[in-house]
Amino acid sequence: MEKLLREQYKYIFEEDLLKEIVKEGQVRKVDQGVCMIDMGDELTHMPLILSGAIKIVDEDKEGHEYLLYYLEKGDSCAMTMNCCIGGKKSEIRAISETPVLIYMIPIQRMDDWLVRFKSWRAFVLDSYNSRLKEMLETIDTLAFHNMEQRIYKYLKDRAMVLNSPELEITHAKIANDLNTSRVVVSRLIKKLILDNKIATNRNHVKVLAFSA
DNA sequence: ACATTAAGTGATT
DNA sequence: AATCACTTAATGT
Repeated sequence: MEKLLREQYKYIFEEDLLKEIVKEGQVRKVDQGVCMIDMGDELTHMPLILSGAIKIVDEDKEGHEYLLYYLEKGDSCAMTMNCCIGGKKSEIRAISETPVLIYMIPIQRMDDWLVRFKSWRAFVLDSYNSRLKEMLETIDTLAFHNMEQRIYKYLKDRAMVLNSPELEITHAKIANDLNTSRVVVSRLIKKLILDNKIATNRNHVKVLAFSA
C-alpha cells in the first residue's frame, strides 16, 4: 500500500514529506457508490486519492444534485483544504464512482506541512488551480452549451474517469446528474446516436467519438 | 406468463 | 426544455 503511494507521489513530494505522509496517514478502502462525505460533515482528514474516481456534487434548495467535478488518482480535494484552513464544514457531497483507495491524512498536519514543505505548498496551490479550471469549464458548459452538448460532454468525461468508452448507465441516471428529465435525455441521446457519436443498449452507452 | 424497469413518443406548455 | 400520459421493449422471477 505504501508502495502505491510512493509510486504516485514520489515525483511530487520530497522524501521527508513522503515519510511523514506514511507515518501520519492511513489507507482507506471504499466500495463503489458510497457517500464518503456529505454536506455539513466535519472534515477530519484530507484525502490523497490512490486509485478510483470520486464525484463531487452540490445540491440546490429543492434537493437536486448536480455534478461539480471528478477526483481521480493523484488528486486531492480542494474543498477539504479550504475547510482545513477555515475550520469549516463540508459544503459538498462526495460519492465514490468506482471502488476507491485513498490515503487519509489528519488535517491537523496541514498547517505544519504548509510551512515546512515547499512541495506541499505547490501541491495545494496546484490542486486549487486545476479545480478552478475545471469549475470554469463546467460553468461554461452550463451557461453556454445546450443540453445535447452537456450530455455528450458528460458521457465523454465519464468515459475518461472510468477509463473505458463503455458505460453502464441509464438515461434516468444521466438526467439526474445533469438535473434534467429522463425524457429529454432520451430524445437527445437519439440525436447523438444519429450523429454516430455514441451507441446504446439497455443500461449501456458506448462513446464512439471523442470529438467535440 | 407476469411484473418491473428502461426507453420511446406525441401533445402541451 | 419540461411535463404528462401513454406505449413499447428488455429483463427478472
